[in-house]
Amino acid sequence: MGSSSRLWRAKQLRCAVDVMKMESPFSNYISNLSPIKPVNTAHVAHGLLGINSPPLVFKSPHTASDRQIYLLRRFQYPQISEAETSKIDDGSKKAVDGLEDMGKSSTCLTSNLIADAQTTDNVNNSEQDQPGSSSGCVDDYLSDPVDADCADSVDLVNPNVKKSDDALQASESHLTDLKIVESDDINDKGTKGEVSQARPEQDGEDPKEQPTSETKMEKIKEDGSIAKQPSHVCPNFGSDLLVDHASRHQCCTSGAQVAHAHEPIQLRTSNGSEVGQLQRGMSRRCLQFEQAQQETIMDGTYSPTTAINLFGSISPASNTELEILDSSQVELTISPYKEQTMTAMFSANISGRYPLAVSKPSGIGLHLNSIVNTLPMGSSASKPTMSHHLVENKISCSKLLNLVERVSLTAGDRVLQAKDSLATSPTTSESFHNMEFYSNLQPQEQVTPHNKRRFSSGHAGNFEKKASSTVGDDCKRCNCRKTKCLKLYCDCFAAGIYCAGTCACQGCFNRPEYDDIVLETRQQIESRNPLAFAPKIVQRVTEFQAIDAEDLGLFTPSSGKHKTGCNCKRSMCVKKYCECYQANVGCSNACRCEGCRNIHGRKEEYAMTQEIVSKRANEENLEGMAGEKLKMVANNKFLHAELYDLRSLTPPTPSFEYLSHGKDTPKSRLLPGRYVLSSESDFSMLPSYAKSLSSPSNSHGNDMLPNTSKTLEIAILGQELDYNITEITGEFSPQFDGLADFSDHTPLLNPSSIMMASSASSKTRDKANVSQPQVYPGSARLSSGSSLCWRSSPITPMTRLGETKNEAQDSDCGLCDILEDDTPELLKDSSAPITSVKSSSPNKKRVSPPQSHIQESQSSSSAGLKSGRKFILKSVPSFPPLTPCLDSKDCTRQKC
DNA sequence: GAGTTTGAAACT
DNA sequence: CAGTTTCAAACTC
Repeated sequence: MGSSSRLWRAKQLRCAVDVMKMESPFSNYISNLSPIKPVNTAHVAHGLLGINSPPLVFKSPHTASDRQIYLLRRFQYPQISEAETSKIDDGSKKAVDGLEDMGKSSTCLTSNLIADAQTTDNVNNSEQDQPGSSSGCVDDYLSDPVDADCADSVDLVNPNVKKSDDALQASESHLTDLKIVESDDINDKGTKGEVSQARPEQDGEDPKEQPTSETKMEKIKEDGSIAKQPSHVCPNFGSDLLVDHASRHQCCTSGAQVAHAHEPIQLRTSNGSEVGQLQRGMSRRCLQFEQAQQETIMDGTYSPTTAINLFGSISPASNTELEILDSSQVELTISPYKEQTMTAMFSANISGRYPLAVSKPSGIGLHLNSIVNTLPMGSSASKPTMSHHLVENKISCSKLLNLVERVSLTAGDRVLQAKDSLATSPTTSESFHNMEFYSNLQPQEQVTPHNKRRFSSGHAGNFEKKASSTVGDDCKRCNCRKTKCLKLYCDCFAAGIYCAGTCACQGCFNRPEYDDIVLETRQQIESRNPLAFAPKIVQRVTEFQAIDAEDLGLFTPSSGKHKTGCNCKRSMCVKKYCECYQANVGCSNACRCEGCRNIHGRKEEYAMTQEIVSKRANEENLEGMAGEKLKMVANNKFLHAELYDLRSLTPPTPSFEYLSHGKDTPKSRLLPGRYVLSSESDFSMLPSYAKSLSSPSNSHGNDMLPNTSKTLEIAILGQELDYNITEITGEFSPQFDGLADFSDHTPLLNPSSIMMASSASSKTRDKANVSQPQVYPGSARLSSGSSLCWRSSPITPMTRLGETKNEAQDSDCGLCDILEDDTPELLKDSSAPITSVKSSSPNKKRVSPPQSHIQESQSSSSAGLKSGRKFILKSVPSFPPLTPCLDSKDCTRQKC
């Protein structure tokens, strides 16, 4: 933020520019691309802005391998591109509305970027010239970049350049991969009919789309022959994988920009050719995304710098910069779509700070709202991963998305992001792990049958369906007949995913061609119920556990909870009709079910557990600590209640969350006692979520467990956590300064991230499977929660967050299920470093909330943060560790 | 695969 | 906010 940071950025930019100039390939490409650049820049700018494209949220899983990837990538990009596009397109994009706030922060960037882009347009290599201006813009966003190598820094010069650079890096490292992907995409697109098929129908069906697309096209044209360029470029991309990365990026970016509207536009332009163009666009996007993903992935392996670059290059060195970024990110987070960007941004930031953290933008955001919470049983857990994987595998992201969505609406995107994040997650190794993990999960997902709906909406469930359906590509998704897939009845829509060819829906409007409609509808739904797309499942952690976990390193099991509860009357909560059951979470007080027999936890049990916990907390408090701490502890109930509220509050949707932040903050702050708890809660939240309920049989035990003191339900929302953290830091420990920073970053943290973490866990016991990275739409939010998540262990998104060390293991399965995916990326990023730190709990229990991660990360070592936590913990009476957690943890570990 | 059941989503 | 209707998934046969 400070001038120094800017100066530094400027220097870096200059260096980068110089490098660019020096580097013939890049410069050449750039110069070649120059025409395109403008567009790209614009897109890039958007992406950088983080504003992102709302549309991203919906991606058709079906589009499947191609599209999914594309979409996923797109999400990442979209964040940027969308922002630009939104600006460019104006109101065309809904995201803008949500993003308005974000837009403020991003605006500067965008404007700057745009300016840069323009300049670039004028001057092919003008990038160099622009450095100054760009630097200015970039600085805002890209403070980070500094860290990046000079070459990387070049990216900073132009957002476009950055992207390109990232792409370059990624491509360099993974050129082959990219090529392959591109080729695949192309082939798929070319051969595939899903998109084309759907389109024709859609075209006929929806008049709206055309107009919108047309408008978009016009807008684009106005901007400058962008449309043309993209097409040119794209083709090149498609055919020429070898094309410079930069060019690719640009193309991609341009394509991505267009993407929102683009695809539709192209289609409209000319059916046959349009489709191809769209496909190209998709491919482009895919490429971009892929690149991004690769980059993200690579980031870990290759260099943090790339990640940094992607994000706008966050320099670890400059905290101030990071902060800025965070703020920007926060803004970005507002829009669900932006989540991806946000996550990316965040991750970047984190990565910047922490070498380990991978920047990656997660493409998939887990909107999820849906995220998956759960993952339940078996399959569900894997969903999140699926999203990523799915994309690749064709498995529909829907489930993941759904889960994510519910968590964060833009699940689709988020999911993708989550994947990305997962992939990228903290360390390269992690990223790889994630990759593997995903790959592993994919199969699982495929295996997983369907849990569809409920969950999906809820999170995992949807994914499961999709995934299951997709299995093999066959993911069945929705079968909507009357709703046109524009209502929450539609799992795909609910998950923020586009319907794919696998869907049996009739008159489907939930397709890329109808982005406008989809977004509009989405907005309408959200206007009625902001949390409509939020993840339905929230983690709940036992205070006791949390506390212990921190102190002891133990982990308490956390459980997922259905935010609104079920209303089962005949299914006894033992069938998938029950969303709780479907999500592999136990019923809670929020449920109005009759004759509950939920194997994951009965409603009655839940209540009892809470009581017990609260009692214990009180007792311990009395015994142990005095003064405020005691009070705080005593307030465990408070905490619970609050947390609960928070949870409820936490919106899945990014935008939502973001909004909620403001709302939440007060609440979180409300609890003084919370702080202590909150800190714990934060930790616990992430981890706990994962599991508590997750284990079916155990879940009960977990909740009920003697250990379980209180089950704090943690809202997935990272915000809450963040706030809590911040407060804590402020009050309790100076050490928390880091936390404070973190808190600043917190916005990044997403509940989703938490979700992610949690998701991982459940399976072991349950059937679940495991690791499902849940992607939540919210992930994009990057709220503190996400940050936490980052810290969390990479393995499972969910676990990562909370688990990182102990947590991951502990709650994992359950948590994983519950958790959302999106955040995972971010979390991963952040978490990676942290995670290493966190592995504190021997038992695996842990749960340290994200905070710990944060602390660690900040302090680089756990010391600072830990101390902070310890502080809190001390204040709070330590509760006996919950054994159940251990089991779960173990399970999770194994699974993980 | 058709029909029924179920509970969430949507509507009033 | 409560009650009713609509909807699509889950389930059964």
